[in-house]
Order: sequence, then C-alpha cells, then structure tokens
Amino acid sequence: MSETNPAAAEPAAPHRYTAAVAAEIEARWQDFWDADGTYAAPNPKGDLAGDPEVVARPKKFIMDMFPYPSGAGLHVGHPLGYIATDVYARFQRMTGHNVLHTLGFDAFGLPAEQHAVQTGEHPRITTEAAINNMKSQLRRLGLGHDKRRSFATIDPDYYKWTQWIFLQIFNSWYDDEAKQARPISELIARFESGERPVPGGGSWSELSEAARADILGEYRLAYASDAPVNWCPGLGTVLANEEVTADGRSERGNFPVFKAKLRQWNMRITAYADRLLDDLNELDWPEAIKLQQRNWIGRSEGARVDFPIDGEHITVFTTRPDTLFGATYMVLAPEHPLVEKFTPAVWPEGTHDAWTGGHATPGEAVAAYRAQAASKSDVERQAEAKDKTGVFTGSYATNPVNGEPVPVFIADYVLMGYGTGAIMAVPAHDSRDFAFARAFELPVVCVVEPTDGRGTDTATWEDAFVSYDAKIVNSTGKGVSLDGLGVVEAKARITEWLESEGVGEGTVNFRLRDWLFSRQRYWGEPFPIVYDEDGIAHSLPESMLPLELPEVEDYSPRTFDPDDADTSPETPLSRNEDWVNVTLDLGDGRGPRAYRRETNTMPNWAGSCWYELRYLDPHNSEKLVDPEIERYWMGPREGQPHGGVDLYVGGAEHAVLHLLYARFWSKVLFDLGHISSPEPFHKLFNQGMIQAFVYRDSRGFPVPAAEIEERDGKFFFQGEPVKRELGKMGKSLKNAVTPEAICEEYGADTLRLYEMAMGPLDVSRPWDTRAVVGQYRLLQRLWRNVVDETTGEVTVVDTEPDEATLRALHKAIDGVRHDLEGLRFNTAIAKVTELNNHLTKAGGPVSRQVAEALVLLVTPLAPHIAEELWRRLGHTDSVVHQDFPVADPAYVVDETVTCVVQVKGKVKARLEVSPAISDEELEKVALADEKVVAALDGAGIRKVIVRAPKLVNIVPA
RNA sequence: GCCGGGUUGAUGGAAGGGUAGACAUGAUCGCCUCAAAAGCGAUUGUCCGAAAGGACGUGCGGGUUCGAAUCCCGCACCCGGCACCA
Repeated sequence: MSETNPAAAEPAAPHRYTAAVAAEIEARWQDFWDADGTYAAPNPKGDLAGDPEVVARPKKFIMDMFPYPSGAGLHVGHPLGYIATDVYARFQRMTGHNVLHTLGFDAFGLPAEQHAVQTGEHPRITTEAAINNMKSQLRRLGLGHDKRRSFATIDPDYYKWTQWIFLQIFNSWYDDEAKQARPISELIARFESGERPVPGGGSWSELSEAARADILGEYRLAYASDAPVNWCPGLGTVLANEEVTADGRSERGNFPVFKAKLRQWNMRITAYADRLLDDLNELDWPEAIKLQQRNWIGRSEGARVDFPIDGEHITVFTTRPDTLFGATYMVLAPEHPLVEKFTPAVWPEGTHDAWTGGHATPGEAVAAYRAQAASKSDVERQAEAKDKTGVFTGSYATNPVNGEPVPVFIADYVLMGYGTGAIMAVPAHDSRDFAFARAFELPVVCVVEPTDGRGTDTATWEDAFVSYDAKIVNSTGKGVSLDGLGVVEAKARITEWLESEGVGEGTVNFRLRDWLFSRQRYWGEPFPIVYDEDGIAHSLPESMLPLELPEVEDYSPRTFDPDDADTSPETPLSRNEDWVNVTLDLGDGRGPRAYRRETNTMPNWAGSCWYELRYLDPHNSEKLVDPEIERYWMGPREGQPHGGVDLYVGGAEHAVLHLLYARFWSKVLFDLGHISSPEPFHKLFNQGMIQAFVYRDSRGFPVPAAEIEERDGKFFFQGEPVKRELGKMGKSLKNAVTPEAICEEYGADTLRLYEMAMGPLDVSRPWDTRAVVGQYRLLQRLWRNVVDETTGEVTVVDTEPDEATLRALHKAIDGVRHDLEGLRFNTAIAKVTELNNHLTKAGGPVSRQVAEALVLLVTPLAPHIAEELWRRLGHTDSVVHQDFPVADPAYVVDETVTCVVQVKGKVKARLEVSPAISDEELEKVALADEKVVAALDGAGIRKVIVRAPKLVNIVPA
C-alpha cells in the first residue's frame, strides 16, 4: 500500500507474524466468535436467558456513548473509547463477571435529514447504509459486543418506547412535598377531593375541560408553552443557539434569525434541579464533569424582596440582600409582564433627559426599547454587554428597608428567564449595575466598606467594589441595622427581618431552564399526542404506539421571505394532511373523534436519554424493560447505592446536555416505579481526543497529511514548505487515517494496542502513524516466543522457568491486573512489553507456564492473536472465558532490591539488599559504604532517615 | 471576566513525597544480507571529561520537608467549559 509499510514486504521467515497473518487469524476468529455467540451475556430470564452459573456471577455493565452513524465512516480517533471499554469488558469477563457490553446507534439526526432534503432520498436509507458501513468497520476491530442487544434509535420497536416514556413524563407532575414525580391522575384526584386547592379557586368539577387542561399544563413534566426561540424564516425552522452566528444569522444559508415566541414542548427538568445537584455527590464521575453540571444547574442562595409600587409590588431576586440599603434603582427585563402596568402616560416631573431615550412619553420609550431588544439576537446582546442600554418606565417603587423612592427601568441586561426577571440594582457593589448607573447618572451608594483603600466616596470610583468578606456600613433603617456586620451575618439578619415584615423571604434560585423539547424537523420521533377540536392535547394509548413517521414527499420545512419575522414554522409533517387529521378512539370512553396530530418531532437527545435500559431487554414487546432484568443489571448494590451502569465511557463534550437529560429521565422513571436506579451511570470516564497534525500551505489551506515529506524537522508538500499544527482529525483537514488502513498494514490487534498505548485514556494526544510499528513489533516478538518463525511449530517447553523469569512474570501479572482495573492501559502494555522483552532477551524456548500466562495477559488487549496462540498451545476452548492470571505474592517481590543512599537528598550510592532487611541493619550497611563515607568527608551525622529497603538519607551535621 | 485542567528528553509518555525519563517512536552505530527492507543487538536528558567521574536538570519565581515532577503561594503560557444568571 505504501512504500513506508514494513509489513508489505515479503516476510523473511515463512511463519513470521505479519499483516497477512494478522488479517487471516483476525477474520477467522471474528467469524468464530460471531457463530459461537462468545460475547452473549445471559439475562436472568426472558429471551436472552442463559447459563445460570454465569448469571450468578457479579455483573458488569460496560457501555460506550453510542455513535451517530455518519456517512463519512470512522477514522482512527472514533474507536478509542470503544477499544478501551472492550479491553475493560474482556478483563472483567476473565475475572469472574457476567459482562454486558454492546453498542447501538443514535441514528436520528440532522446530516441524514439534510441529505434527504437535497436528494429526496429517505433518511432511513442513508442512515441504515451508514449503520451497516460502521458495523463492518467496527467488526474488524474485534470488539466483543453482544450483538443480539444492538439497535438503532430509529427502529420503530425502539422509538415506541421513547414515545411511551414521553407519555409517562407528560402524564406526571412533580410533588414538591414528596420531592418526586407522581402520575397526573393523583393530582386530579387531589383537586377533585379538595385535598389540594384548585389554582385560581373554585371546584374542579365545575371547571371546563379546557380550564382543567390549562391547569394541568402548569404541572405536567412535559408541557407545551410559548417560548422565545431562534426562528429563521429563510430556512423555515427554529435553530439551536449553536446554529446561529455571531451577527445573528443562520450558520447555514446566512439568513436573519429572529427571537420568536412559538408554541413548543418543554420538559420540566427544573423540578429536579435540587436532586440532579445533590445526587452528583454519589456518582463516580470526573470532578470536572460534576462541576460543569453544578455550574449548569447553578444553584444560588439569596432572597426574594418585594418593592412596593402603587399599592402593589415588584418582586426581585438577589443573592446580596445584605446590600439592600444600596439599592438605588430597579430594573425589569423588557419582556416583564408588569412593565405595561407601571408605565404611566406622562413622564413624572423632573425626569432626567438621559432616562427617556428621547421619547415624548414613557409608553413610546418602552415600546421602542422593547422592539429594539426583541430584534437583537442573544449573541448581539452579549456583544454589546459592555454598553448598558435601557429606558425609564416613568414609575418609582419604594425601597422597603429605608422608604426611599427608586426609579424603575427596563434594560436587556436583566433576563426574564432568571429569578423573577426583575432586580434591585446596587451600583456600588455590582459591576453591571455600576456601568448602568454611570451611563444613566444614577446615585451610587456605598454600603460595603471597601477594603482596598478606595474610600467610601463613590464619586471617585472607577468600578464597583465587590466583596463577600467585608463590613456593612451606611445601612440603618426602619427597625433594622446591618452596620458593622460581616456580609454573611448581614444576609442572615436582613433575611430574618424581611420575613418578619412579610416583604420577602430567603430563597434558592437555579440557573437551569426547562428543556425545549420540540423541533420542526422530519427525522425525529413523532410526538404521541393528538389535539381535539378545542386544542386540548391528548395522549395516544399505548396500543397505538409506535406512532410511526409517515412517508412524505418533501422532507424540508416550508421556507419564507428571509426578512419576514412575522411568519411561523410549517413542519414537514404538517403538510401531510391525511396523517395529521385522523379519527381515533383513544379508549377514554369518548368514542371515535376527530383529532389533529402534533407535527413537531422530538430532539436528537430523546433517543439517547434511556438507551442503556433497552440494551438489557431489547426485544421486550410488553415492557420497556422487564423489572427483574433491570434490577439485575442496574439495581443498587454495595458501593453503588444508586445503581446504574458500571462504566460509561465517552467524550467530555456531553458533560451537560446528554448526561443531564439522561439523569433526568432516569429519575422520572424511577419515581414512577418503572426502574430501580435513579441514576443511569454510576461511573463515568471521559476519554481524550485523538488529535492529528494539520499541514497548511502558504495560503493556509490544509494539504493531505499522508503526502507530507519531513526533512530536518521541516515539512514539505510537493516540494513546497508547509506549516504544521495540531488539530482534529477529519476529512476537512485532510488528515484522517482510517482504521482499515492500519488494519491492512498491521492488523487490528496492533491498532488496538497502539491506541491503548498512546497515553492515559483521558488525555488527548496526537496520532502518529509512524509509531504504530512499535506495537506491531511487540506482537511479532510475542508470536516468536511461542511459534518458530521458520517451521511454524510451537516452541514452548514443559520445563520450570528460572527464578528471574518467574519474578518477571508475577510482577507483570500483578501490575497488569491493577492497571487494567484502573483503566491504565498504557502502563499495562508497558508491563506486558517488559515481560516479553525479558523472554526475548533470555533466548531459548519459553516454558509453557510462562507462555500461557503471557497469552492470557494480552487477551483483553489483543484478543485475536491471543486466541490463535492459545489454540496453538493446545487448548480447545476459547481464551475469552479463561481466568485471568493471578500473581503469586512470593514472586512479586524481588530477591534483592536496589537501595539508594542519599546524602542531603542527593544519591551517592546504590546497594543491593534483601527486601526483608531491617532499618537498623540497612543504616549500618549504608554508613559503612565507601562512597557514602567519601561523600560525608568526615562530617558528623545529624540525622539518618531510613525507609527500608529502598532508601537511606543521611543528613550531615 | 469567572470556573476547571495542563506545562517532564527530538516525540508520545512513566514515576503511592523517596533512584526523574519505565515502555514506545525517532536518531546513531553494529550484526545479518550481494544489497535493501524486515528482524536482531548496542547507545541515546543536557553540559564538562579520553575515561573514571562530576555538575545541572520536570514552564518561571518563592516556600514547606531530611528529601518535591508530586504539597503550598505567586507568575507566565496552553487547552477546555460558562458567559450581563442579579
């Protein structure tokens, strides 16, 4: 294939381990494993039930984040995690566990849909082709998956249950007192019985059906509401924030994007904010990921405070109630519902010119500002964050602590979606408020004594003084004083006062928002929801699931004049009148009726929110998963009080969204009694990325990395010098290396070893094709230690190995066991290499006992060569289910160890001593050593530190 | 801006506070070969030295310790995440 390929050359010896040999044995054993069902994990019952002896073992459920089947296929960066879980799963299988390891496909997604829009080809066809391609690419790596359990999220048998779970969520509410989800029927019963007062008063039975539906909508965990979204008329679809560019246009097509309120489905994930936060503590996840989730959930403690205005009040949320005396104005979000109410007809006497925005009346000013704010994209708002804008509403509220009037503004630096959408502004101690106050010439009152020497005269300040560790000043008012208190005590004191006066209370706020759950796309799960003539949403009964995607002629949403913001999306499904308008008997006693189907589809995240559960019982047509099977694989156990998957490996890019959504769904299903674990993934591990060098020519364009020549540390493409940088691997940067290419040159075992040996699993590192050969050589030497290269005969002998070999063997066993258990594959391989090199160096035939142990050590890492050698060594059963070797402690310690003797921490001598030597004996020997005597040069000894048997450190006087 | 993580030979990386650089790539030399490749063997942190040996070395500056790549403080740079969240 390439001239640099050492394996392409004719082998010098007829039975050497070459790429051709690797290809032959790998294909042969892959076929055998498939036919044999070697990796089938037995369930305790059902269609996948199996050997009770295996079921009785402790279980290990080892999972990868499943892939999106891209048409582009895999490059060598993709399978890193799959290989790692495979090695770990194989190791667990050899240490007495029933191991569930499989892989499915997250197959709804935009690329297939876009391809369908462009070509008219059904996305299912392209997706299935991509799945098949990916399956054959992965098969070649020898991954030990239980293929009976694989599925794709686009399978109707699978998304039936995605829809079923949606309905479970739709038909439940969050009981704040019990802190758990309950069926919505229980809430209705409470309203009916009067146990729970009906919101808005009155009795439940007297309400209209529509009124009841509205009330229940306020409780349901899945609900439709008008939410501001990124609406792009030119594309005819709403867009995710990531799909909108910095200047507020669509990334694709460069059309304008508007904020529009559209009726959308949401998931009430905010109900679970505290549980999602608290339960993180129990999980064995990287701290960095837990932290990202904590930040995303964003819990802040503070207080709600009511500011009286015109006989009513505006409620604000603040984390700094201790600075209430410094609140000199208020700000509402432009969309705040109370804005109209507190916008009078005329400007009050003496209104500052800067506050009016040049408008004749408050109404005009507010309307103009609101229009301007609505036309801005989020990104624009952020870009202009430094320049504070806003306008006076014309009203004053009253600061409850001192009775001072405070002007009420609207400004887009206050967001409707957080807290109460209203703030008290304390310009002296908040940088945003400070900037706004300076722009609008508002008073700045210092209430926290600066500790940086700037003094309390705020006229001289250039920025706000922000501190949580300073004294409150200037804060005495109606029956309460905070002067002299620290921030923490002041918060407690003022909160107490607010509560006693009935003008506020301590409260907790979360940054987490509800999850926007609908998309205007074709290629997603249809909602199992229909609307009656009154527009009331009804669940489809379980018998009507799955609600399959209809066949359509046109996969694209309707597009509009790109600049016409007053349009709304028309989904691909909505044009299909025959499908949308149906007469159904929902089995609710109302008989057949006319309904309209929901025409949005679910977001890509839906299918990945629960897929771990379906691996357990993939063919169950009665239930999502059989409870006994679910408890067996996912149930709580010792050291794992929440239960869950034993190891989940994937990229850190899913730190929040996927992992948070999946945790949320698990908690709902747990609350409703469908599963036994409220957490899906007990242990999470983030693998690093395989990066690759990118070579760019003088114009900055990437050139094919495979054709680069290196001379004296400089790089050339077709004779022209090019620049090298580190980037992602992929087609667009012309640096993709496919697993097939490496398999062809060296074999899958070499590829597996190389990926695992590159470095620690969680660290990103550059791919270096040149270095792959190192692992190939290891396998060649391993092969040569068992098989004669010339004759092909097995060369092992039945004699006892020598002492040094036994020690090398048992140290390797001990180290490899620990390293594999700790996912330290790179050092495990180093230890195997050391042992193998020891045998190579020793020369002569290897004793059977050592050869067999060595083969077992490499089995998880390089299963094909291990299976082949195992059989050649005369075994008739697969190596996959053998016991992993156990080290004999007697041989793990060396006969003699090297003891270093330091003088003042510097190594001066090395001694060979017995590992059992006593501190006293070692000290005596060390002090007698001539090099030590020379180094001490007659100086007296102040102190001797002895750590037998490895170290003596002498401190001279 | 805030929050995380990192910085060790030419390169990827090893080192429970105790021999810095395991293992691998690359490079140099040698064996084998008509030759090359493959394979096998040796050397390979830097500096001084013919050698023996010595000095210096884990981004930079300080500290704790008998002893620091490892712990603490400050700084620089790199990589991620969040971003007007009151």
